[in-house]
Amino acid sequence: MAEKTFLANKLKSAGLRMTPQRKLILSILDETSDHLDAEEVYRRAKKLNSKLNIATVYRTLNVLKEMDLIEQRYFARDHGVEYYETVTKGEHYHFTCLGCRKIIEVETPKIKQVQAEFAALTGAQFTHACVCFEGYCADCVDSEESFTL
Amino acid sequence: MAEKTFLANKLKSAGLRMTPQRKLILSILDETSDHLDAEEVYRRAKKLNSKLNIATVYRTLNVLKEMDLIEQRYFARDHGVEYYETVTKGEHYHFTCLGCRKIIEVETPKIKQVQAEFAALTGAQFTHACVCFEGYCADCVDSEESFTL
DNA sequence: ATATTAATTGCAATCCATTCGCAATAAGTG
DNA sequence: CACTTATTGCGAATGGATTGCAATTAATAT
Repeated sequence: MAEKTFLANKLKSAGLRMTPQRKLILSILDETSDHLDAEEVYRRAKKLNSKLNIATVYRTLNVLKEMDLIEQRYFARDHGVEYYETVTKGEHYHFTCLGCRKIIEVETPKIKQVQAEFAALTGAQFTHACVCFEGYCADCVDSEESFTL
Repeated sequence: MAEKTFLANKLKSAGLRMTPQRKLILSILDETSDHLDAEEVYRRAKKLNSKLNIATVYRTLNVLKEMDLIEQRYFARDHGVEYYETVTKGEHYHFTCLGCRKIIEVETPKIKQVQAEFAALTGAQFTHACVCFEGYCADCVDSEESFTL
């Protein structure tokens, strides 16, 4: 209920309305540790609201993103699809295994350091960094032999 | 001529053929320091070969990418468009100014360090990193007042 | 040089994630 | 409860990138 009120208040102060769809979609992202794309959010949400439309999912994801409740991410080199996760996690980046498609979270302060150094050097101000790594996880390095070196 | 032979040889050893289109498209990327998307490569190439088709540009960019002659990049948070640059430059990343759309190149060893540390820690093997920064350059920070903090 | 054959091109159609227009619906105010 | 306007559902549209296919052309063998 605290959370519901939080979302409702955030929406209200932006002149937006609380709707079952918005509540549902945020709760799905809040309660998973998976990394979901819009299609998967839609799939999961539709189980609980069969009338839900994919356009609403996209619109809601954009609203939640603008309100800084979720983060949009890209995984892997092919950026054809956007993924979403809640902002409650700390700073982290993603490594996608090309073998098993597993996503491993990478924690490091170095990205922020790069930003700080570059900002100090040039006077620029950072608003966002997109970082994603690609390769083969230990398991797949062991089992697979052929990939680009 | 040395370069032409280099491309021809690379193509040949992959079972591919040297064509005027491929030579043209690589030369455009080789001779510019701009960051071009497929559309812009097409625009520039079409001036020299008016029959050229955009599909050929996309196919050629993919060929050149697979042969590690060019790198595909994304700039800024909105990854709707892919950009290309030759691999002849050293390791660097990109900062996109949301004010003036200028792209500033960022040189730092820290990204490679993150990869090395994570590889040592987990046994994973990296094949690619996608890193792009977004914000406001010094000029735009000075002149603009309103942006997300 | 010429013939051969498989890669490549140009063109149009297609894909697919995401967005948009719009009429119907529903949230929040008074 | 009524009213206003944000929001939804639906289908159509968008736009960058890809693909199928017949015509063309590069590279090889003759």
